[in-house]
Amino acid sequence: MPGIKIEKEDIIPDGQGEDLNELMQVRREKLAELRERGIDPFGQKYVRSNSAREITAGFESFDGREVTVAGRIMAKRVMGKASFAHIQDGSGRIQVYVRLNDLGQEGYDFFLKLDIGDIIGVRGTVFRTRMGEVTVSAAEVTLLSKCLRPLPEKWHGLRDVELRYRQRYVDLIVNPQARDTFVLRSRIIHYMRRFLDRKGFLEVETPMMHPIAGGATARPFITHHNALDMNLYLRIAPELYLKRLLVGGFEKVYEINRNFRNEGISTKHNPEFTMLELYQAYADYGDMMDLTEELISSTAREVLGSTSVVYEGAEINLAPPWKRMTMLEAVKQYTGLDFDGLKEGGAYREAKNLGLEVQPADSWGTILYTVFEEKVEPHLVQPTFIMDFPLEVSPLAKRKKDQPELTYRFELFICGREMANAFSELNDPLDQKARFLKQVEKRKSGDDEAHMMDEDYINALEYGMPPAGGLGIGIDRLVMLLTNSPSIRDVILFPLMKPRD
RNA sequence: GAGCCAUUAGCUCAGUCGGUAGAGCACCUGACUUUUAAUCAGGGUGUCGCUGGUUCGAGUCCAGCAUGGCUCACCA
Repeated sequence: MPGIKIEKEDIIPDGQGEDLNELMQVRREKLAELRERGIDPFGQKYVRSNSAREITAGFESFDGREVTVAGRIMAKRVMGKASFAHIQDGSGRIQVYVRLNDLGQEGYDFFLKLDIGDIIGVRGTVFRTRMGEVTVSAAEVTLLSKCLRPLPEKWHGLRDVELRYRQRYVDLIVNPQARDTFVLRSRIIHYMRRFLDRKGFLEVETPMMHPIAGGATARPFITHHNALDMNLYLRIAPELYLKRLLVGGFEKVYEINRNFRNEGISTKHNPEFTMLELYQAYADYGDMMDLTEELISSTAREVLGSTSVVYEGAEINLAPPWKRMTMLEAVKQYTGLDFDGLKEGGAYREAKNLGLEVQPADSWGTILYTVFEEKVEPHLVQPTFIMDFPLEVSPLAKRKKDQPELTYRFELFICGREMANAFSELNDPLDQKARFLKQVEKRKSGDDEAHMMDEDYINALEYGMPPAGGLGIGIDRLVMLLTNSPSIRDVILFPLMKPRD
């Protein structure tokens, strides 16, 4: 770190002044002993000829050849004057064989002092043991980084979920499954980018700090800019900025980035989460359905090799085409209620009969949405598009031509969970302004999740935004589905945790 | 925000009716030159989450607090 001078007395080589358990104390003593013998316990660059996986997978071409490998000691088996160890690198594990005869007394003693968890470099010859395991017979062992803390148990790994989240680095060392999940997450996002790039979408970055929090129904985080002495909101959605880009003439844009919502934490909610949002000019929500189907099914095929996934015991078939039904049809199918013929009072009575908490003042659309959420959503296990959401809950979506109380909006449900949200974008600035005003009314009456007025966004629409389809996909939830992870915290490397103490 | 559950050695976990704190891995000492959850012999390393209370005596019973998990609420 520049600007920070390290004084000699800042270095505590033997754990003085620290409350160390016996295991850590022993390792500090070994550290001090190494330094006394002139060995740097935290070494320099080490040139590796190969990864563990390259050698184990391609043994035939490595047999008898000298290689250099590096990794963390995960197991150590000492049998007197010869020893075995397993080291783990980014590709996997490989066994190392160490003999007194090869290393000499000093070198072999040095190896015996190494601990599980230490990171070492090994130069040696590849061979196969009597038991058939591809192994590097060491000619030289170099300590690259001393491990001062004992690793969790080799057989069970780290099970305590709290520790797994708080100390993800340990989780990643000892639980291969955790590692696999995050590799898969990376490949999923990488593939989605390639998919969209190939279709001519332009990846863009829009602000994370907003003077007005817009584009979603949610409570924002508030932060402060000192020099400008102004409060800013962390973004709850990039939507309004991305649509400004459509006004500006970009025709296909997307952003994969974080949103921040100041709400409860659960297995399905982290305060910061990753969304894909994309917008396509001259398209509509029908195009977005086709795109969603193609994107998610091809992602599964690409990273899992199959469009069939098992999530929490349920087999989910992601092969297109997916079921498409309107919200009115879905409510009718699962409750027998035909909202199409109901007025506000009738809708209220029927919802009450279903045992739902609704208010007499609630509008027809709000009640329809409530009935859908409560009575239909949990049944939507296989991928299902639910189309035509009520106007009141869709302030940024275009009205349906023939049913102005509904919008050209759909959500995708898988395993009873919302996976995607899309609509034909509202591009009428006057209608948009009226909808914002309605939201502002709701805000005034105490709904702090209602949208704020964004005058500049109206200004942009007044220049003319092409008709467009827009789509949002919750990446964390998609990764949960594709990795069979029960909690969103299993797919976020460092989920938010309360500090201890 | 509410309810239920959990918290014991570095890790994974037992702990009976309230009566001196246990195991496996890891670690330490010794034996062992192709082992692989290496094996064999010996060694227990602890603020039983924290703070109080009940009791002759609390890991165990009670209350409060902290952190986490699950369910619900809010939400995506």
